[in-house]
Amino acid sequence: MNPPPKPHSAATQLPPGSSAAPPDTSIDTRERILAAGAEVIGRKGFNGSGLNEILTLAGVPKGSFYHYFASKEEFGVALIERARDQYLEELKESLYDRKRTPLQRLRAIFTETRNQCQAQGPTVECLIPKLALETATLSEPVHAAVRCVYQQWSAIIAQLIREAQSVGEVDRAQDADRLANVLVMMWEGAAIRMQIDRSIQPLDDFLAFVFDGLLHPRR
Amino acid sequence: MNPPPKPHSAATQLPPGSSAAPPDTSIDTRERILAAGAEVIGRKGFNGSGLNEILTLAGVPKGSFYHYFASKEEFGVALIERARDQYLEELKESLYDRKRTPLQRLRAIFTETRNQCQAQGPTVECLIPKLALETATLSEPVHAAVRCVYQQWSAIIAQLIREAQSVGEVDRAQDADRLANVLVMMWEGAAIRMQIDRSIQPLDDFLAFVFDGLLHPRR
DNA sequence: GCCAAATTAGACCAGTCGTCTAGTGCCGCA
DNA sequence: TGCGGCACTAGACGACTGGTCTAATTTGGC
Repeated sequence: MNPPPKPHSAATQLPPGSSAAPPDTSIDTRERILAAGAEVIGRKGFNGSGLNEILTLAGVPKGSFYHYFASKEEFGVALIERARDQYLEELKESLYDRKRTPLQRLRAIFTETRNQCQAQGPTVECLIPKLALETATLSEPVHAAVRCVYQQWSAIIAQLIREAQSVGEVDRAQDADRLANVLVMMWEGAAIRMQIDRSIQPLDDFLAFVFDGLLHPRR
Repeated sequence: MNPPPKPHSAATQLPPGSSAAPPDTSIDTRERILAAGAEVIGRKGFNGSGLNEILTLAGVPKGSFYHYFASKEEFGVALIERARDQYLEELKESLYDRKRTPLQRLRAIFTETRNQCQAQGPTVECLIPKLALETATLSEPVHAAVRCVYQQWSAIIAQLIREAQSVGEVDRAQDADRLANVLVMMWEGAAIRMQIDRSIQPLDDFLAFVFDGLLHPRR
């Protein structure tokens, strides 16, 4: 299975992660808007956040916004792509760590995310699930971006599961794609419950259930 | 615009003995606003929906809104409670059906919900998860109502699991409360995925995974 | 016919997204 | 050194909608 089509992203302007920290304004401004947007929209939702608040937080005048983004909707798409890229970047190390077995890697990426949620306190952002639900019937472009992210995410998990199966860590009778979908579903549900209960307990429940029971190497 | 058809309303729960006033128009107006609100907000989200649209759909003048609800926020709380009551009402029959074993009952309530989602088409409402995420950091009263619903829901599932354990349908080594939380999490995740993929496949994946694997009576 | 309660109409202003024009600073080119 | 064009900043402005609230109207019991 091929990775989903990569949409036009900031990569057209500069190679990712090349610059250390130049006080360059142009790229920096766009990024500042995105960072502020992720913060505010992660807290108050897409429709609940006005551009004014986002731009005030970013310290960027309104005129600049529409230089970098055609509309608030397109801004939402950019937000999702940014969140996906950041997340994958964070997990890259664990994902391709050849010193660990596939199942260990699978466990690592969930555990790392859990630890990050804990570090960030009880009001984590969870930007993507939030935008997913809010724009599912509201904005087709944002919805498409969200769907793309989830397919990619499921594919990554499925691949790990297949590797784990090939080394005998996971029962080969399980359908890897369906199992991956179930894991993603469960994880998203846990993330929601974390928001509702304002506790990382659901994430711990997920980890314990999956890695100490469901996929436990010794059966 | 023609007036919206009257929602197929079974007798809504009525505060017992509050007044002898016949519940003709007054309750009906309130209910009409709630029904329209569930429809619109389920589609476009809480912040994405204006009172104007809701009230136009309900055929109720704007001024009346604040006679029945103190604020939009309180309206949100009422919406959640209504959704919960409706849902529990629908499931009541299966929940307490003594002709079925506990595990069969557990399966029935999820299957029924799945069938209803299928009947309602690909854009089901999913009001509660939507409001849950949108208001988690926005409105404390709504958030509290949401949390209450989830706790109740988890407790119901846990009780069913305990009954299933007591008749040997489910492994007694499993902690019923944690298993219940995991099921709820998974179900919510499946509901989200249903919205994203616009398909009930995730619900079917859930059902197959849980009832043909995880909890399958024959091990 | 009258009064109080139930209900409605519509004004209200803060805030929405998006537009627009004027202004700034920086670049290559002469 | 000066010039012209371009990328970007700056923020006022407009058309509109948001939720809220007060004042007016209807309603119904006496």
